Amino acid sequence: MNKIDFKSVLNEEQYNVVTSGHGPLLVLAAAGTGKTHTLVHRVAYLLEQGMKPERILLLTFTNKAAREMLDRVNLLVGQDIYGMWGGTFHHLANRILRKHAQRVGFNQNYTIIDSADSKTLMTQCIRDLGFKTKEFPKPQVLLSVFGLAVNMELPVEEQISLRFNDGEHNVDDIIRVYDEYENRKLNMMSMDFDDILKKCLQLLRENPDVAERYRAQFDYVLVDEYQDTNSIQANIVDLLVKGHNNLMVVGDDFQSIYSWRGANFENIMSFLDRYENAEKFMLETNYRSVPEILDVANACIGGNVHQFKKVLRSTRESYIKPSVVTVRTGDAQAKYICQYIMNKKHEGYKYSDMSILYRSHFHSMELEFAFLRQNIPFIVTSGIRFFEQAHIKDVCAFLRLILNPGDELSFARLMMMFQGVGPKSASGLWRRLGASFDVFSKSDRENLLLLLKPVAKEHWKNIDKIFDSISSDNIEGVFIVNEYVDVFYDKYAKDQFDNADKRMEDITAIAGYIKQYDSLSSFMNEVALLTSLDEEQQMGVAQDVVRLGTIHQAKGLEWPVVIIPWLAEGMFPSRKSIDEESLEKIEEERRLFYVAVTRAEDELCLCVPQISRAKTGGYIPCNPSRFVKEVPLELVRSERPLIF
DNA sequence: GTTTCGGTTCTTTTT
DNA sequence: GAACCGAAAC
Repeated sequence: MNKIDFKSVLNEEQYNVVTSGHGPLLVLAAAGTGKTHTLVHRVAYLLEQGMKPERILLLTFTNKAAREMLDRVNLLVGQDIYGMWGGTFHHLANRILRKHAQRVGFNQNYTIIDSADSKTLMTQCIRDLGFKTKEFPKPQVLLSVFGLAVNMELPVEEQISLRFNDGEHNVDDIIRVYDEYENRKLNMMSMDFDDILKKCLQLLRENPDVAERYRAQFDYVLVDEYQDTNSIQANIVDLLVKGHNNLMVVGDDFQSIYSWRGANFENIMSFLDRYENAEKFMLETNYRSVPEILDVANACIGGNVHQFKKVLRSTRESYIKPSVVTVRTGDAQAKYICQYIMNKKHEGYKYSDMSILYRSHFHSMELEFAFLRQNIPFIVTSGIRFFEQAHIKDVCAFLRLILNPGDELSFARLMMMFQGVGPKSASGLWRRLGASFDVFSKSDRENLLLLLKPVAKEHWKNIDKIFDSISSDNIEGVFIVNEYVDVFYDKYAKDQFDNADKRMEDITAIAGYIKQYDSLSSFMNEVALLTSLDEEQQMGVAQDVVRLGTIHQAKGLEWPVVIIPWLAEGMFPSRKSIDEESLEKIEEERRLFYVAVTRAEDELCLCVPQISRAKTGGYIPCNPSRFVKEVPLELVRSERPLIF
């Protein structure tokens, strides 16, 4: 194990955090102040003090953050830290639930349904209860209302009444849909993302022996991005550290941008009240951005009332002020950004030094076209995640059904790939098979063959043969995927997609991924919680491309040059947040703007279009974003390029 | 009665 | 680009 000279690699603020004693710690780490650096060294310090890796729990918000931190700890201590628990809340909850699912009315092999599945299921619930989709709230809307209630631990029925008691909707009908949705998940032995957290908390609350077991397992718990935890997550943490209270939470209330998902800002604001002898530390020395950028950040966040006062201090030399560029349209903006990027490239920046951060995915549209025309290499981190793409889901549905005979969604997905089978036939088949299809049951397989129409039957016959050569006690994932592709999916993909080759490569990658797990079920148990395959694997290591993505996705990242487009009222802040007229919504948008600004190291470019495309095709004028107007004029360079 | 296809509309943010 | 709707095709 390497001996680390903590004094020399940490500043005083950081050193105090890293070497502090046991008990609850609140670390308020402003943007760019070396939060990850500090966390990683704290873990290293604990290990150096003799703590066992498997007795440390590190909770993060994204898989990426977890991986990064574990890698860095590993590198730092030069010792095997295998056994350390590091991952997202959902991962922790899933890992605990897999062991004790019976205690909350599930069995070990429950399936996790992702947001796309949830939506499909919700649509089915609405239809099957006989409601016309047009007059009913959209599945997405219902899911977000239900999910919000669950994550905030509020009674769902009450929230439904509050939200939909507007004369336009029938509250009782919506409650019926909610009950139906819950029932179906239970029947299918499935949990959605919210259930994972909810059931885990329920498990720990109702089973003191289980809670005690995990309490005894961890000597120390660290939580990253604490400002984004919701009520359930905070409660899980509270239960896990009860007794020793060896807990370090790190966060920045300025960067709380997930309240729409139930994140409770108050968790961090009231931490000192909930944990009586907690110590508070502040990290305010910023190593990332030039002072001119921090001036804008400090000025913008000043507009928010509810906050721990923090001021970012730069360690860097003065450079240039951020620019505010007014352009006419979205297309003009795209052209300007192209030129801007090419200029920076000439100045010596790499493409990968630059990033475009926007409020919503659709803000990237004109930019993508312009970049293609100008041959600027770019990558869009789109809204659809790797595991939510159609071809991936097709293959996973097949694997899921093998492991969980009650998985109606997967069964339906599989059947509907056959010519002539739509939603009605799929659910009819399911019903006639007795709401279960076990691929290891000879009678189930024979029944299905009898029920299928000729065309579908021919397809299924080929797939059915796969099950002749496998047994339920030794399921070879890779073999099954390959067979499935050979006898059916390869051809299907070619008929279905114009980029079938690329998609089939993804499927090969999945097969490779499955190999890394010790069984197919251990892979499938986690697959819904994975955002992507290894990012490096996916797009090659460190390609020199401009990155486009949402601000939410950019959290924790940094680039020398950052461009923020669509700074117009209705775009950023979003139309929804304006229409709701709630101070909290707007404050969250402002924090989002703050997050975007603080991603920039050297240069920041704010783009303000004057007109946007209307729904009908014409143009409508739009006002400059209030966030730009709030920045004092003397802190920025205002440009109005004539040709745009 | 179902499925499929083509045209139209509208995009918040994620585990 | 995906979700929804209406109409054609099976």
